[in-house]
Amino acid sequence: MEIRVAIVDDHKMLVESLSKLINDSGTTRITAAYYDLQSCRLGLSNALPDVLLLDIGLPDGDGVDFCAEIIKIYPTLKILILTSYKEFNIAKRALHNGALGYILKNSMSEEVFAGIKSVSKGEQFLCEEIDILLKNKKNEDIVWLSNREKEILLYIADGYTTKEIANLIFRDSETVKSYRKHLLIKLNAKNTAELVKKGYEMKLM
Amino acid sequence: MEIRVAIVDDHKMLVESLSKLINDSGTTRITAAYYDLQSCRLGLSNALPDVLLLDIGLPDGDGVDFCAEIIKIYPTLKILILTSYKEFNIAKRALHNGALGYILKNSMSEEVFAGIKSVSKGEQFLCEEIDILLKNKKNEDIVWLSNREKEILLYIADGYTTKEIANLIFRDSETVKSYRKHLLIKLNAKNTAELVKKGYEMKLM
DNA sequence: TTGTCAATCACCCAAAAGGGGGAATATGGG
DNA sequence: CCCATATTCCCCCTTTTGGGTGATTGACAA
Repeated sequence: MEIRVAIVDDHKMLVESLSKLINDSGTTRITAAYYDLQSCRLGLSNALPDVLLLDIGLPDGDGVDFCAEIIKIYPTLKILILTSYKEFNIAKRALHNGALGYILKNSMSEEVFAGIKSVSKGEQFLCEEIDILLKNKKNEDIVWLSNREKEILLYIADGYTTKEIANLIFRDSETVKSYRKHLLIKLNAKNTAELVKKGYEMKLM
Repeated sequence: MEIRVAIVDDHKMLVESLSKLINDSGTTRITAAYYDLQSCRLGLSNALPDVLLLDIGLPDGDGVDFCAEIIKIYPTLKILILTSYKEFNIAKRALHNGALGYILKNSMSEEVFAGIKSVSKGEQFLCEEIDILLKNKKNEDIVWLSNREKEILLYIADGYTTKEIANLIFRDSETVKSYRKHLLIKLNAKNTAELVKKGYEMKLM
């Protein structure tokens, strides 16, 4: 039986050309294409595919968070991440949030076919690079930030000082100071500069 | 006469599918596909296409710098940037460095066909979003960093302090301090945190 | 109930960054 | 040769950050 696949990616160019490639295969069919998360939410409520090909850096949200959101509503949906993010913390969080597969965009298209087939049967599928990455860092913990921590990290990256952030969130400077310390420890950063870098890399803001 | 196009992009998936799409068009033909800059350098010296479809974030270098490098060797080559970077400073630098067109990956594939046709005739081609961006910020200056400035910015983002950087580059702390001040002014950042953020956004490191 | 953890606030002191000046040398293009 | 710019170094002083070591509340889960 034909596998029904929906794709969410803001790179219309890739969606177009990859859809064509997949549809020509016979065993698999692209039943829907979305360029953002909101239209995907609406689309899924109308027709649920077997597999969701999901990008991470979408214009209106984060694919990693979207995994957790959507798997709660559709627990049988198989999510296959298709992205160019190759950071441990991103891949690990995506899988933890309910994704069943993870493929990098620098893979060949055969990988996508193999991935779709695997996850549709309920089997995990990782492209080689990610598989190696996860094995090498299997003892590394996932970094999770609370909403408050994310909020403060964003303000820091925007150049606000401790005092300014305290005013913005109506809290004491000591509170913000405390958050900064925790952020440095959590992201294993030596100082604010590295904190911002790692925040970017881990896509935590 | 058929337009010969080479493509450089580390997203093999896109290269594969887009090549197929372009080759099916008839008027245009993909004569070569590269996944990194080094193989592109070698390939171009063997056979020069009319148009080079060039990504910016390549594994072994920066497409923006590559423009300047390659246009010196092949002044007649028409470079058409195909990327997802939508920052003013990146697009502006690419065009300044010799690119003749700039298309975002969230454009439809028709845009690529139109772009290839335009630049092959020597006409500039910008996708709508970039065209609007450049018009809105036409009075904004391009930010250029010297090699030393880039080097120091990288060290800053890696969490090194002024003193540590001074030791690493065998210079006085005062020298590094001076560079930090200049970097803050050039990137219009309030402090180090914002400096790192803007460095990332502008892809200056 | 107990324990964990997010979130809040506190004090002390050292280190680093930021902001204002200024200046010398070299280098490369017009 | 001149000018702009990159690169280097100097002094002053204020603000911000970083490191240590706490405490209290409330929520949620085992």
